Amino acid sequence: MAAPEQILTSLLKPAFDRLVPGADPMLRPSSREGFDFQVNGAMAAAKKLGRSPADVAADVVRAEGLGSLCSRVEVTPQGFVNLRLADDLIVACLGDVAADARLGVAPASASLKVVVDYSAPNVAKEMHAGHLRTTVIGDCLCRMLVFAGHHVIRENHVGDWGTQFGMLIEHLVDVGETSGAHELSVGDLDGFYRQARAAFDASPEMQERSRRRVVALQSGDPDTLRLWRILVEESLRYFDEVYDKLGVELTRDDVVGESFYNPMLDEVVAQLDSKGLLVDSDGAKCVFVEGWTTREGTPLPLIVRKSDGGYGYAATDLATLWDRFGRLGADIALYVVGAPQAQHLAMCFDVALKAGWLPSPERAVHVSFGSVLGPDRKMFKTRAGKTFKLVDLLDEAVERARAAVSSRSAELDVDEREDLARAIGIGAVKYSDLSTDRARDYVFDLDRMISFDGNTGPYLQYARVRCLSIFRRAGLDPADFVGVPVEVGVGEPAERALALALTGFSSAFASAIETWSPHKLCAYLYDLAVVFTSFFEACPVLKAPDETTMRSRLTLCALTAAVLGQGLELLGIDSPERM
RNA sequence: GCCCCUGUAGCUCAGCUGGAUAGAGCGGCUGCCUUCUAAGCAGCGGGCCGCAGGUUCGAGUCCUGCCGGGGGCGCCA
Repeated sequence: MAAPEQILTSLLKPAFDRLVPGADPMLRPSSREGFDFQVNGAMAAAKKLGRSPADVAADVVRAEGLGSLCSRVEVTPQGFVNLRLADDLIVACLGDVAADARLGVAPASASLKVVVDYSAPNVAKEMHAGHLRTTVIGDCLCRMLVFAGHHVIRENHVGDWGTQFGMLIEHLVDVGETSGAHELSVGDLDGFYRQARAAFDASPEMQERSRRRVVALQSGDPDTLRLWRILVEESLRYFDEVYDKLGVELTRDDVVGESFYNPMLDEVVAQLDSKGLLVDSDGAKCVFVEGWTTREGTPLPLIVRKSDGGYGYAATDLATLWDRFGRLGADIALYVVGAPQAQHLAMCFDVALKAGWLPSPERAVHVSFGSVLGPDRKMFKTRAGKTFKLVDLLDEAVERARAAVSSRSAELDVDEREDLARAIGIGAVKYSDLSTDRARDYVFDLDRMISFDGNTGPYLQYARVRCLSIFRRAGLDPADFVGVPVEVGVGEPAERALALALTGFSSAFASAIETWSPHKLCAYLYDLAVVFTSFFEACPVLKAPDETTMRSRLTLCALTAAVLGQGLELLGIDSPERM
């Protein structure tokens, strides 16, 4: 059996079709007292038929079987239809959720190959708050896609190639390989980069060496490649530490850096040329795509090969499309990249479409996100104008969580408190990022996210912990209450509300993945947690009036814990057992 | 100048692709721990949905024009 709203829609659809073929019943959740859903389609249908909305609504309501699914059906004079689900229906739907290891989420009808490009830090450059968004959102999307049954290929498009490596390698030579490598391995990437930049800017001799070094790198000089690998290796080792701290699933195997595409660029450009897309303009090889203009109103080129013969990032990004849809055979490619790159990516997608690499426009998706702002709503920078190191922000979050844990959970032993502080601190940071619409700019405010009140990660973690503590108290295992068919009592309003909320997991998941919007999953989980805590206050479980009620409520708790646990897992947030 | 994103309570945000009296959290005020974790719950107050037109039975949501914020616009990635 499906979720209640699907059952209702499939029942109402034929009734609407009989009146106006193809009409949408427009079933929506209702916020009206005593009702669960409302049907809004009668007004539009009435307009088409030239009849009164209330009349049409009354017609629709006669649909076969509606009476047995709903305990209350109300038609208003304006033509709204209000529905209250029959308790039996909720119980039956919840029974299906309980009996399903996937908690009602059906696997996707077709398993797709999805390439997800996210995180993409730069070698020898610090990760900052902006990397947090792409990394956390990308990780969450991957988890959701895997859960939906798709084949996910994670690609960490690390910036490991380009002209700046001449400068970086020469700086490595200057400071000595050992100490330079050490500096990078302990995570002082910014320090290394700034020194290199300063030395480069100050010395024409260094600039000349760097230029020669770039040529050596590109021509595959063995010693230069060896030095380059040191930079890359030490940086990747550092990124692994950050990913580990952050609890994201990226590994070394997922690194597909810019250097990986370097050998393909000649071929990519040759193909564009053979398709007649390439135009020479001021010595640069360009593709002009309709609809894009410059400041002056002249056609805007996508420069794939610069006038000095070097490749720009457009070439590399085109190569990713060529590779992902060609060699990898991707069905969909996601680019989890900041909003400022929207135009650049749109142009690359257009070119890939024209070149025939991208089969259709909707297969390449820019999962864009807003900038990270400080609490003052300005770009998130220190007073001195420097970006914050991501690790420092994470450490600060864990530190604050640690302080809260030691004052509130003093009874736990030291190791568990440390794990808890990490779960809460990191979870708080990730949740605050995931829970707002990714399109908007995002205010990074540690005070708010660590306050643990309202729509926060710790609130969800705490709600689940409260479920589990009931089982611990009773010496029971919540696992014994899920995956088995049950019949739950929904006589109390709080029981009924919780049961209904639990049946909504699958549709929340579906809408989140459909729009690549983790915040929709967050909103559902928060609502579920709120409904649960109300239930928790109103309905004693272990001291329930009778054995049947107790078992029923234990099932509701077990399912809540399971859904919250699964939801947090999808978000990439740890679920502690105790707090 | 053109293009993209954005504007909802004092603050941070939802608003399910056009539905009824726009919802949460924080902060403020009032209650609730001898009963499964009070990192909680119940309640009160708080709004010209940036502004002005338009589309229609109906607009926070769609269209146009302004205003304010952010970003992008030929060889940086």
